[in-house]
Amino acid sequence: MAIMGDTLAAATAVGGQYRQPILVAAIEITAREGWSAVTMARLAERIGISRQTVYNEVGSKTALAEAMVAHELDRFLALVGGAFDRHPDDLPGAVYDAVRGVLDLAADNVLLRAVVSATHGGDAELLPLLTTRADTLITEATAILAERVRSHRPGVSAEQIDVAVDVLVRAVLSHVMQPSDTPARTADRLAWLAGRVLDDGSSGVPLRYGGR
Amino acid sequence: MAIMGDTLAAATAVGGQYRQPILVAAIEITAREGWSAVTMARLAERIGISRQTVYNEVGSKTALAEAMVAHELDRFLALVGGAFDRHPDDLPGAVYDAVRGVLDLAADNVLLRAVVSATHGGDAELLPLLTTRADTLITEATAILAERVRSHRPGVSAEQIDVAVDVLVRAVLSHVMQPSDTPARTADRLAWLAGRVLDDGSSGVPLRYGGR
DNA sequence: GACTTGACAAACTCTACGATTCTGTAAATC
DNA sequence: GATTTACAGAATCGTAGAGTTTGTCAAGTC
Repeated sequence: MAIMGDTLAAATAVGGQYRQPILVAAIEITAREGWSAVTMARLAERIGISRQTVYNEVGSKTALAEAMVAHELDRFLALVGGAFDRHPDDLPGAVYDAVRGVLDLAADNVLLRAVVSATHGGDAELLPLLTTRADTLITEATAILAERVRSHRPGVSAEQIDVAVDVLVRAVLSHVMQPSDTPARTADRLAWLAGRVLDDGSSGVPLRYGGR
Repeated sequence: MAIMGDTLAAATAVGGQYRQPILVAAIEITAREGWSAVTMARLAERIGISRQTVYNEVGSKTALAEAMVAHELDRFLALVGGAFDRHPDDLPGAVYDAVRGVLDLAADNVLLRAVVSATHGGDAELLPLLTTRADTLITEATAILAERVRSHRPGVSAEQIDVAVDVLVRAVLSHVMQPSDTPARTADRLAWLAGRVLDDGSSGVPLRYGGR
């Protein structure tokens, strides 16, 4: 799986010149006034195009919702990928950056939280549409994370990595919904845990927990 | 209903003779037809008492909801306590039993899942009332678990235990909402992880993951 | 003394219905 | 290509009236 929005952007950036502005406007309105406040007419008016053009670009309102969710999910996953790119030789560092990034992003991102909320069983009242995509959030995130971790820890068994990654992903999602500390401290703790669980014996990682 | 609710009846049995039947009936109706199907008149009729007696026992419908949630939460926490009682010298074993128990219980327990769902941000459409209690689910569960783990691992730092327990609790809650495997296998993996993270160096716990 | 009965106001839910808005599609126009 | 206009069907909104339910009385019964 390629990094950043490349492959994923292919899913969102394809389309006419108005697709991106429409998505951005739709996300903005949803975040501030809720999904129900998003109407095709309003999007058209705000961007300065005709309603018909909106339909030509996004197809239907359901498709628009899907695209919005995909767009947010891309940011989410791109962030994780970026963190691992920045720390090719430092797994705890990568985990710290990834967790911190996701938590910070989620803090002021209504839509992302709605997606996570939906993943975690909630109704969210605002997007019963994202079920298709949201069902696979844990699966997708786990998959790309496991892939990245595997390259950091070639000596650790796949099963072991799967366990650690599954727990890491679910813990982060849970902290998005119910934070119990600052993003920085949560990231610190999870990074420590990842280092400890996925220690391959070669590094000099101290097993004591220590604040960053 | 595998395990009867009398385990910690002490916490809930306070009150008149009708309190328990009322709670049981309310839980039963909620599980099958939803919270809106629970009316004071219906509870009275089903038990064979007057509506006024129901009010005398539980006070109000909101109080009834609170009592129901408390009742389910007690089962939940008692299960964890029991698992640790059964394995005083085996932390992974205790974690396995606790996780397995919670996951099995949650599988056929609508109300418990509603509580967890609420904790994890969702609305659940059926109990917007449990916010008071549900907010503290993670906190409470983490607290009693940490306490238990501390007695198993006197040599491990409190901070270290807090991190492991927080992650464990959140992972379990997440698996209640979105299982990715059987309760047995999930419990197995989390027990392994707990053993690994909380290894105090004294045990001969193998660091390889192995099926149970 | 504990429980029941009947009565009651206030709040809430259910239903129905017309007005309004929105979606989605099509054709004509620039 | 994009826009405008037009339109049918669906969804939403606001309203108003009927019916339930809640929560609290006080009087009655075992």
